[in-house]
Amino acid sequence: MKRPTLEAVAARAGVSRATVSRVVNGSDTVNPDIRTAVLRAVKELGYVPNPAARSLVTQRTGSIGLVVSEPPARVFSDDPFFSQVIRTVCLELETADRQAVLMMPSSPDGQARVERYVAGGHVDGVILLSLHGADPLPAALLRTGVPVVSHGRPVSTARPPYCDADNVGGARAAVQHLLDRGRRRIATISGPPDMSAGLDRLAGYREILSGTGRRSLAAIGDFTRESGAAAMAQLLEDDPGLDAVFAASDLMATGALYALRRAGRRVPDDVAVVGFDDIDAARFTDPPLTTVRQPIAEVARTIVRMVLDGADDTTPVIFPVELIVRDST
Amino acid sequence: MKRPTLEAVAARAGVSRATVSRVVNGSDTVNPDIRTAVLRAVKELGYVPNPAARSLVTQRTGSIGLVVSEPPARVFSDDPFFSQVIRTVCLELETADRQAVLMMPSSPDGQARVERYVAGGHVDGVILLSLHGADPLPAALLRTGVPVVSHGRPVSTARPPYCDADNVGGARAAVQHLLDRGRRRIATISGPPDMSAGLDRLAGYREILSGTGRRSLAAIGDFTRESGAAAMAQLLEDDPGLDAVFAASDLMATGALYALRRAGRRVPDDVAVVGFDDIDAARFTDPPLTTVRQPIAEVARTIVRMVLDGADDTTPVIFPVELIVRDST
DNA sequence: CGAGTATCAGAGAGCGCTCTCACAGAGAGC
DNA sequence: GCTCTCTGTGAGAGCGCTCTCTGATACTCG
Repeated sequence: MKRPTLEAVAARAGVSRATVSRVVNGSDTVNPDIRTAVLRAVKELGYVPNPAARSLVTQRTGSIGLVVSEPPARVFSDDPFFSQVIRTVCLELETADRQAVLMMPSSPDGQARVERYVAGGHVDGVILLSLHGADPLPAALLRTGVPVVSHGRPVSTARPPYCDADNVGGARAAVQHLLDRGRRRIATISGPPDMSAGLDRLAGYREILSGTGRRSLAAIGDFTRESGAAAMAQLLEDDPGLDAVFAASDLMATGALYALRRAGRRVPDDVAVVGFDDIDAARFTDPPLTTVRQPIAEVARTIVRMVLDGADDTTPVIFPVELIVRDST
Repeated sequence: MKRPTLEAVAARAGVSRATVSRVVNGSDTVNPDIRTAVLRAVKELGYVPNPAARSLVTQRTGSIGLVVSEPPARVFSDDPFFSQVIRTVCLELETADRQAVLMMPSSPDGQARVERYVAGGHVDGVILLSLHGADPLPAALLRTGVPVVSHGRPVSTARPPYCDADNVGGARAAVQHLLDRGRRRIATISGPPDMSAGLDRLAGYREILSGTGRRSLAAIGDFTRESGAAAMAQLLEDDPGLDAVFAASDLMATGALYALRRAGRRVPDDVAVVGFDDIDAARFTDPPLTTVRQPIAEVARTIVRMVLDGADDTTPVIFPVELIVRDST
């Protein structure tokens, strides 16, 4: 009733353990006849290698850690952007015959767990998602010597290699588009100031506006829909005459649309709205949302490749983004 | 430069390997003085147990597989419902000091991988999400002898234990609510007919309607926003006089809202809409969505408990749901 | 025809841990 | 004072696998 071992397969095929190991691991220095005999024995016994025994000697596990660092208060992880990244990373890892171990440390205690877990050699590499500035985790993980790659430019002092979309360029394109549409008073709902996606998109916004000599008007959000709605309300209070807003994420943009509706403003007639990400929902809002599309899948795939390659090439990879014009502008 | 082993810690603390092992694993039959000495050695050397070696002998891994069975065509996994389940499962597992291994087999090949992975003893248990009727995976996994629990009633012939929300009751409540509001011609957008959440919510709808002698009018969706929009368009064509619709998921309901808007129908004046799930976005639609709230977190937590308990109690656990009335009805 | 050279299978030493079992020493009971 | 528990430690045997190294066989070439 026990699971068959290499030994059992070897006995059945009439060869040694070493040969079975060779066949199972696809070595090409095995006589074809012996190989087929071994494969038959494997099939007959339903042999599956014991991963623990294997990784005990190979020092590798075939798993990659996917760490989503999000404070407990934030429900940011409901952002479809996240699901898409996680899904793509997962699929890409499966292509490479690896598994994703999902970790969502939501407390210092959880972070310590992740650190121990990685230091313990549970995973061959780590992908960091949604890094925040003060997060001590990247530094700790880099110290373990395990390959670490960040999704998005890290803001912390520890700088793992990363891959990101062109956040600054995307924000520039969004704001320029609003200017081209003749908007004069353009506000922004920025992301959290401890995340590069927040900072960079704000920087792009400021850059374009300052080029035209206009004042900037910003309210800070945290990428959630709720914060988008609150920020929009705040902006309307600060400057009732605004006629456009650039939200640093689609989720916040949908919150802004909600707040504008409640305030009785028409979109785009009174206020034009641009988002960022191009999540699925952006096509179904009222009105459909103009937004900056980032190549989520490509970034995710690149990150997987980077971490599987050992994360030794530390030059960042930045993907271009694309403005998708719909009816909200 | 190598990682310290138990042996090294033992040498440093001046005790045997066995004693260190006892301390590390929290045995209470160790002399307090020796224990502190060992703990100091552990800290000084930065010792972290090797999980492979440990699970080689204990036959357990500390990981639970989270299998999301979704055909590649469907983007269902963008449903915030999913993210929430995955997040809660993950957090709950971390509480129990376990890790979640995320698997999204999107092809027969991927399913075979999952099967091998589980059979190989990589995980101590499996949680199945989003099971479809014809899926051969549950049966295969049950055969491995590893504890398997399904999130949602399984429709396949293989019947792992499961935990679910009261889908039938929720649908009943939704439709009854529409009747109470004086609606006469109530349609439904159902979920896929190979999933229990689809079937059961449709059953609840039919049950209430047939109780009043009314005809049912259903269009089939697949829980995506796109399918909700398409189904709504279809329903309007089939019966332009309908004055209410019950969508089997909030995501489909938002699609329906979009389709109704495009068709020039006002919600709730012309057509009332009820969803299912109570995702975050439901509060921010135009108008905010009446929906059936299911206790996503409780179900997720229960499932984790079930699988950690060995999935030996096969009686299903069903949680009650709650109708949340907003402005769409 | 014998020495040299590939080619490929087997033997065996671990990888780092847990866990059973033996055993030493302290205290209890007569 | 002696045996009898009881408590707590150490010794050592694996867990199932990989991988190096040895050795056997077949082949090439002078």
